[in-house]
Amino acid sequence: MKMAKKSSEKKITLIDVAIAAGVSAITVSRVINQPEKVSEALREQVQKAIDTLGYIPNQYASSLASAKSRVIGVAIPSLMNIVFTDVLRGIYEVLDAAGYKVLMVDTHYSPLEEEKMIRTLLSQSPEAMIITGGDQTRACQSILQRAHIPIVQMMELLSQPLDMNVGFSHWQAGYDVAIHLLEGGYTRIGFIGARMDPRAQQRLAGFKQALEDAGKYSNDSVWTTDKPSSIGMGVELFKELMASTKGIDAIFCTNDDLALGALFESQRMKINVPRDLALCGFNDIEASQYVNPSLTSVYVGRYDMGVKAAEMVLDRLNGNMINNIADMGYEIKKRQSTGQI
Amino acid sequence: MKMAKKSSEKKITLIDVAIAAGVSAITVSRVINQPEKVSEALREQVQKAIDTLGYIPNQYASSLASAKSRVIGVAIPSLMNIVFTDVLRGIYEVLDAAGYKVLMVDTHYSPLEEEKMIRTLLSQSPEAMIITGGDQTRACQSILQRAHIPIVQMMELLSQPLDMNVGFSHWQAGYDVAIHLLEGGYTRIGFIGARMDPRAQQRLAGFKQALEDAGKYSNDSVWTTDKPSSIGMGVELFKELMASTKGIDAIFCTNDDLALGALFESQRMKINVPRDLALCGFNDIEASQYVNPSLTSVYVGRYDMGVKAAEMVLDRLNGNMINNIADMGYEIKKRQSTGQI
DNA sequence: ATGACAAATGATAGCGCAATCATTTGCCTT
DNA sequence: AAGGCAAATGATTGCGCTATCATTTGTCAT
Repeated sequence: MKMAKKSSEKKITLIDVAIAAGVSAITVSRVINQPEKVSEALREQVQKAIDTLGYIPNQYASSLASAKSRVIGVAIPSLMNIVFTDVLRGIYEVLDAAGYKVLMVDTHYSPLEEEKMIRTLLSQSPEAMIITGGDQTRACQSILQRAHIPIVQMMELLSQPLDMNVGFSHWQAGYDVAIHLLEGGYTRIGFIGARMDPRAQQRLAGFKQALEDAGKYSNDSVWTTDKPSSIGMGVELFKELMASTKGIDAIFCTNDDLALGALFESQRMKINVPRDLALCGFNDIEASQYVNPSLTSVYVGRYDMGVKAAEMVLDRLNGNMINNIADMGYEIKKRQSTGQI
Repeated sequence: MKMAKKSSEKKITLIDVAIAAGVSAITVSRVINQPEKVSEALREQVQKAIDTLGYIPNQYASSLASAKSRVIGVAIPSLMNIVFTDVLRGIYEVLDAAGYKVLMVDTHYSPLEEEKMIRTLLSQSPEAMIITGGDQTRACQSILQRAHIPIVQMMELLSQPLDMNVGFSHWQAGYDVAIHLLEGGYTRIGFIGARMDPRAQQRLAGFKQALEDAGKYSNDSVWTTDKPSSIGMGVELFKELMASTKGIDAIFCTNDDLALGALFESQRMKINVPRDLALCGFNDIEASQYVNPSLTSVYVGRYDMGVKAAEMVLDRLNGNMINNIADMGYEIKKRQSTGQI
């Protein structure tokens, strides 16, 4: 690392500033971190040196010396899914405002990849972690607990959270959707799902239970794939389901992308929604409210969930007493696609 | 920081591992960073100690000592806009695969906030930076250049990039859209735009130029707002434009959200698209292709742009010679909403 | 078996900063 | 004016790791 660099290339350190300002290094440090502890005259003098030299503190040295990183690690399954980017936004806004940096990783829906990524995150000495769901590997849960930092598991309610938990019951939401459709008089109710992550599977399980309770469940009306969800995939799954199973009069789609695909394709196939077919999505993305016919969906406070997760983290870091569990709930937005209004 | 912690709480360091494995600290370091330099026997012995102790390296100490951070800073204007999350995904995938961490900040479309955030990023000693557009403050450009790291400005083509640049000409895209509409025989062509960032303004400028060249520009057919773009905002702007200006027979929307809002609202108003009104969006999100009628839009390789930006960074870091400028182009996807097919 | 060289391992120092404790300065009281 | 105390400033040390150079061990040709 010993290179004779041009002076313009040499990194400016605290010491350089201290010399330029004619003070000790620690005083410069104080101007940056605890300005109230430095007299105004000196503070200005030092600040001027900082500005003229273009000094930027080295966060690594600072974190190493202070054992504080101001970093929060966030692990989400995918950046492709608006659900998680909305949650991420909520997390980011709160933590950014509180002066924390967010280090985000994408686990690609894989617990093994998640473990690897969480190791990477932990090597950044985060002061807390926000992760998705509860299907971490044993090893991953173990290293998380040994980190002795606040941990929030979000997106779903867990029976045994590692620490804190914010989410809602996907099972119950699936159950309630089935009830809504049954109450609408629909009897041959299908299901299409893509990227069946643990939460989508719980929605399916709740949905199935409700139909079984009503004696209306049929195995051949459930079409799922592990491939990513998209509008195009909704078109595909919809066509497959309709071609293979006759008499379907309602479909619960694991999310709004699929539902929009199904809706657009049914329009092309001249199937009238909701007269001939009811459609219900999940997540309530903005388009669902505006599309014609408007699409029944399950509203989930994604942004709010991110905010809540971040707030729980901050409360814990600030030593406030809080509930470790937050049920964010959900709401079925009943719209035209299931015969409302 | 001197606390008598339970042994389970004490942080495991390299030294602990070295003692447990009966080797020197530097050997443990090598097992982690340059395993090929350690004999297989020792390597296994050390690895076992690492695993049983659950050792996680302290990245701050490592970065401080080695002056390497493996961090790339990314600054985007908003996490709410799918355009940027798609780009971010492209960046993330490439850099993650190459073993880099991505530190992302959201500048909220504000150069002042951007400057603050970029300072934060730089304090993490990133090995390179990927930022959006070219409207940084002077101070921000100055500290970026003094950082002496590779910098990519993305999303648009700049006349004077700080370093590397990947994007496309928004002006030309706007111009081409206007030409497409003119060629379709539309004569009273309106424009609605939300969140008029520098790129949207360039699209408007190009659009305006084409209409002026054709003698068809009219000031009162342009409706914009600084508020964020959304489908709902598309509905609003569309209603305002249609109510205030009679005879509009085509509308260019700065993005697909607005265009979808306009489309959905025109359906509700029984305005036939494209017979009575042509609509053209921008960005070509997935819904545009599937909605009925399908929506003409301008395809932009968002993910690819992120990939390209990341690749340029990696090439530079690896010392490869590359072009500093990459024009990603765009493509007008002509669909039903402008009378195609 | 010996020397020459490469491979493997270790000892030392320092990265840039903040915690800690020591010292100085300023200000007020009497 | 002297003493006392708080505020302001400084000197020292170490955070956990890796660069660098030194030393040891292993390998091969002769």
